Amino acid sequence: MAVHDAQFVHQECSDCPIRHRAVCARCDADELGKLEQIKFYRSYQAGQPVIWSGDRMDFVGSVVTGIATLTQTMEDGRRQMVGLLLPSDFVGRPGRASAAYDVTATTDLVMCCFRKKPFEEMMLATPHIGQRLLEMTLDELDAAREWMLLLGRKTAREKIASLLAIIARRDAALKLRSPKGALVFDLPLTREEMADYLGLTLETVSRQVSALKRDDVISLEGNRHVTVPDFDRLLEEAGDDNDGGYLV
Amino acid sequence: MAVHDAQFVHQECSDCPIRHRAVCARCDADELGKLEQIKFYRSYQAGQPVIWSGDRMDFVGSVVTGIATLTQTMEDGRRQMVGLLLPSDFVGRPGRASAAYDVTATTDLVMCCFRKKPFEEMMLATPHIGQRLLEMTLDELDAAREWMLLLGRKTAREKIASLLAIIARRDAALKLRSPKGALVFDLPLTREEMADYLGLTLETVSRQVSALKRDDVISLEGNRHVTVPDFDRLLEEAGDDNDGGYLV
DNA sequence: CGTACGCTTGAAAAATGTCAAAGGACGTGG
DNA sequence: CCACGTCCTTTGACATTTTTCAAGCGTACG
Repeated sequence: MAVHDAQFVHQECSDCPIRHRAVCARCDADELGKLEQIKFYRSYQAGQPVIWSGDRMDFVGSVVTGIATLTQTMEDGRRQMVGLLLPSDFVGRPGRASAAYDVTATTDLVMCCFRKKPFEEMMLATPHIGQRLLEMTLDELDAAREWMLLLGRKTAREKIASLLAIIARRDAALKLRSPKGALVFDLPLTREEMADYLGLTLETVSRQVSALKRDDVISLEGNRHVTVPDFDRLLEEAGDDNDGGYLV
Repeated sequence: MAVHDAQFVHQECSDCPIRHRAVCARCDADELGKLEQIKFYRSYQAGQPVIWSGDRMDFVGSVVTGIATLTQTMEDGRRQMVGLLLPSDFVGRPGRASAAYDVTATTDLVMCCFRKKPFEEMMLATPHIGQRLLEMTLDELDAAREWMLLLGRKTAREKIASLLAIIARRDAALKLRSPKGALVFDLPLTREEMADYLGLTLETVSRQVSALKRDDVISLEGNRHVTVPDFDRLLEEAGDDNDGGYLV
């Protein structure tokens, strides 16, 4: 299978699906033109690594399509996912030489990349980029803190429900609907990846998914295809007080 | 006791103890002068709230001296600390009307504040501020992700050792020493606050502190004064592979 | 057809939480 | 200076949750 996805090899920024959410969102036509000159696309197959923690990182970029994960691993192999990267999310840190986390494509993935040096120079010359990146980073920080509450204080059942709610919400946003009433979506993660995200074992994830199914909070067709008959019920199970939460 | 600490009511920026680490770190003399015109100091006694989640927030600012915490609370009272704010750390989010977390002074606290509106205007006019804030926010995001690993995957004992290591490291940095060999410091948190930070109960915290004491990883004088005879041993107990970690 | 992979389920073990009691430090007022 | 009360902490016994280890199921794919 080709590493390059022809559809994106010469994408125009103006037609880009993440034009208004990514790090370039605030750029005007002129600024976009400059970005266009230094950008390039990379594609990864599902399961492939994008970068390993500690590796030199000479590019930064945005997820255009697909999903990637950010994970940390301890010496003895314990793993914790610390980020789920969706279209428009930014990868890499300007000013840092090497990657701090493992980045892996969990679905087929297309990234819009910039070599780090030119991008950093453009950041200094183009405040709109830094402003947008700040905004996105603050959003990610909020999401990380929301996740800290989940990891530190929620029960296994609440964790599963929370993850399903986040995925459902994002999926609804992608379809430009508000998450109300009945929802149907596909899980982008295996049970093991869910476990790594939630700080659980895959067995506990499996058991709690079964329990939510038994209690009619969700129903499943196959292992990935989820139906949520009542989104509010799911939110109750998640233990979230504010339903207008942050996206990941 | 007076709410205002006279020492800081009319501090010159050039003499400020956090001048080179706070959000103003990159500002030149001219920019600093403008900031100086819109700043004001606020003091809080230990235990006082700085702001409640959901409250309107009409200022942002930096911790000058003392320690504050950021916490989230669930409807049923479960609490998770999501940030420990040390001198130079920034509080508040430009562009957001209300606070997302409870902020509490755990020690006597002095903050250097700016009304939100003028600060936001200055951010647009003064790239150095936004640049520094981006850098600080990226650091916080890294710290949050490090904490996600702790919350999701570490044992109670490792959690305690990690927290002690972080505090020891910060304390050493404050005294301009590198954390090596034997260290002595004071815990700025109660057992309950430690529990809220670590996603544990206060009883488990107490038991694990006792266990580390029994195993000579630390020794205590009173409940707060800690001696670490061997910092590397503490790091082993923390399960950290990389000892050159991030500060909180 | 068989193998591999992801998933589910059960039983037992381990870690952590809950409830309860009591010890110790510290500040206040007598 | 002492007595008292409050708050923080420790410890024990027991309950609960989650993990660990093990076995088996189902589907996709060679």
